[in-house]
Amino acid sequence: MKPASTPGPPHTPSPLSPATYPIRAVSLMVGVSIDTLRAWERRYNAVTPARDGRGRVYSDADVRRIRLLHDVVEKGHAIGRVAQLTNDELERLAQTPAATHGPVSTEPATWMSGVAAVLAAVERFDAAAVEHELARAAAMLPVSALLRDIVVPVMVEVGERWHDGRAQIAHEHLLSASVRNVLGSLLRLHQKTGTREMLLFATPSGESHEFGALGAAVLAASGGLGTIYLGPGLPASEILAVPRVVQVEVVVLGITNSGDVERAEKEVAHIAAGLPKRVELWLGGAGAGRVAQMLNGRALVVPTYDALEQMLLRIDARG
Amino acid sequence: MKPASTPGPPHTPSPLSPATYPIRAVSLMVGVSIDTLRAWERRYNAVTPARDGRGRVYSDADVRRIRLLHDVVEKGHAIGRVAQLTNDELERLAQTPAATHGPVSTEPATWMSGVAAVLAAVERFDAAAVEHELARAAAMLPVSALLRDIVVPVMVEVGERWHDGRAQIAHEHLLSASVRNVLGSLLRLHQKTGTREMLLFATPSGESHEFGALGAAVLAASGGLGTIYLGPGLPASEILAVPRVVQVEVVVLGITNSGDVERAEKEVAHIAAGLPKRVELWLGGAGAGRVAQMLNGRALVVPTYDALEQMLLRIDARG
DNA sequence: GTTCTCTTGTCAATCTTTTGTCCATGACAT
DNA sequence: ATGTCATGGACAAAAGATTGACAAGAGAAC
Repeated sequence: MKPASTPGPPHTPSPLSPATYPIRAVSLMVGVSIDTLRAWERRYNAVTPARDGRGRVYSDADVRRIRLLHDVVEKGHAIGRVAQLTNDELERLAQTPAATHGPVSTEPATWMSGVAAVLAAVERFDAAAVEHELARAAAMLPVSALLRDIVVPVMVEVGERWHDGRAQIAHEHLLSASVRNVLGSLLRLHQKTGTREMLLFATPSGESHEFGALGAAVLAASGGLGTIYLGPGLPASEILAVPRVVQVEVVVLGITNSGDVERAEKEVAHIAAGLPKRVELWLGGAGAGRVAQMLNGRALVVPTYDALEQMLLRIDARG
Repeated sequence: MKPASTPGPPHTPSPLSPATYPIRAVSLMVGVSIDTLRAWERRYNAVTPARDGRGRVYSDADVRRIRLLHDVVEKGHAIGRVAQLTNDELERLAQTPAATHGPVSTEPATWMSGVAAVLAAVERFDAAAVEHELARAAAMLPVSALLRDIVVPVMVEVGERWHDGRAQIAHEHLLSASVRNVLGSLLRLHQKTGTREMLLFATPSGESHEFGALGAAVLAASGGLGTIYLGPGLPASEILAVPRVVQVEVVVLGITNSGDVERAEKEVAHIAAGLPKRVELWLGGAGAGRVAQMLNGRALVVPTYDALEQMLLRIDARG
C-alpha cells in the first residue's frame, strides 16, 4: 500500500516538521501582495525566507512575522520604520489599540457573514443585492435581531468607512435608501389598524437621521403595537398636533449628534413642553442622553434596541 | 454520517466497499482535468492508482488524496513541491486558514452555541425556539456553514441520543420538521427563475431521509444555480420524466442506508439507465458509495457538503 | 497653508522554470 | 466505427526572480 491513509509504522508522522510555504501561499494567507512581499524583503530585509532552487521558502515563523508586520502597517505604522523590529516589539505595537475599535469589535465574528454580504454589495453599488441581502436577513430574523445585528452594524461600518475615506457618500446613500426601503416595507407588513395603544415616531427638525426612529417604529409594529410613523424633520407643532386628534401613549423621537443640533434641541424642548402630561416622551439615538438631561426628567432615554423592546413590552402589557 | 470532518477511516470503508472510479469520474468529482491528473502522476508520482486492463482505477483513498492536493494547490502551493508529501502533511497545509482580515469568523465557539441552543430547544419540545434558533443561524452563516456546522451536527446528535435512549422519536420528528421548514424557506428565498443550468434534487422511492437532498438543493440555490427540488420518495419514472421537459444538467439523489435499501437501489439503477448520457448523476449520503459502485462509474459520489460546493462551482462555471 | 522630499505600493521588462493543456498515435472494448 | 484511455512529445500560459521606474501619500520644511 501507499502512504495513503495507513497508519505509517515507524515513519516520522512529522509532529514537528516545519511547514513551508511558497510566496503565493503566503500572499494568500496574509493578504499582502506578492510584489509587496518582495519589496519588503528587497528594501528592508523585513523577512529573510530561505531559498531552495525554486524560489523563496517561507517558514511558519516567517509567516507569523509577516502577519505581524501586516497588522502593524495596517494600524498606520510605516513599513520602513518597523521592518527591523523584533517580533516582540511588533507584537506590542500590534496590540496597541490605534483607533477607536471600541464598541463593535468585541463580538463581530458572530454575524459577520450577513453583515459582510451587505457590505460587499454596498461596496460594488449593487442596490438590488443590498436589498436582497437585507430582505434575506429580515425574513430570517426577528426585527430586534435584524436591527441590532445587521442594520446598525452595517450603517456604523459604512459610516466609519466614509469617515476614513474608504467609502464615498454615494455608498452611504445607497445603503440608506435600501435600509429605508426594507424597513419601510417591514413597517407596512406589520402595521396594525385598530389598536388602542398608539405610539408616535418621528425625528425633529434639525435632525437628519431617520433610521433610529424608523427602526423603532418597525420594532413596535412587529410587537403588535399601533404605530404612527411621521418620518424625519418634522416641526414640533406638527408633532404636537397629532395627540390632540388620536389617542397617543408615547412619542418616540430619534436624536443623533449630527445635523443642526441646536435647532433639534429647541424643537424637542418645545415638544416636551407642549405634550400632555399623560403622554410619555422617549428619546433614542446618540444624542438622546444629552437632550434628556436638558429636559429634567420629562423624557425617558432609550439606549438600545434591546432596551426599547423591554419598554415596548411594558406598554403592550398595559393595554 | 459525519464524514465531513473525519478523514480517518473508523467507519465502514474496509469490509465491503472499496469503491473504485475511472479517471473521468475522478476528474469530475474533484475538479481537476484528466490531463492534469495524468501529468501529476507522470511527472511527480503524486498518486499511483491501480490499473486493470482498461486503465487507471482510483480508490477512495486516491480520490481523497487528490482532493487534498487540489485544495493545497489552490491555496498557493506548487504541485511540484507538495506532490510527495504524506496525506497528514497535506492535511496540515490544507487546514491553514486563509486570509483572515479581522478576527477569525468561524470560530467553533461561534456556532457551538448555535448547536447547543437548538439541542436545548429540541429537548424541551419548544418548536418555536428550534425554528427561531435555526433561522438565526441561517441568517448569520453562509449556507454551507449552516449545513456543515449546525444542521448536520444537530441531527447527528439527536439521532445518537435516540439510539442511546436519551431521546425519543418525537424529538427527532420535531427537529426534522423544523429543519425542513427552515431549509424550505431558505430554498424559496434563494430560488431563481430564469437560469440555464438546472439541477434536479430528489430522494428515490424506498429512501426515507430527504435532508441530504434538500440541503444540497439549498446549497445549489444559494450559489445562484437553478434548482428543482422534487422531495423524497419519488419513483424513478417520475424523476426521468423531468429531463424530457426541462433542460437538466445534473440529477442529485440522496441515498442513506436506512429505509427500504434494496428498493432504493433498484430505483437508482433504473434512473441511471434511463437518464440521457449528457445528464450527470450525483449521489450523496451514507449509501452513495455503495450504490455508485453498483453503477459502474455512471454516477459521481458527493462525499461531503464541501465537496458538493466544489462540484457546484464547476457546474456554475460551465454556464 | 503650500511646497518639496522621501517613502512605498504597484507595474513593466526580461528571463528561467514549472505546469496545464493539446496533439498524434495506438490499444481496446462496445 | 466510435468512444475512451494511455503514452510521450510539444507548446503556451503561469509563476518565480530581478531590476528599474513611476505615482500617490506621508512627512518635513517653509
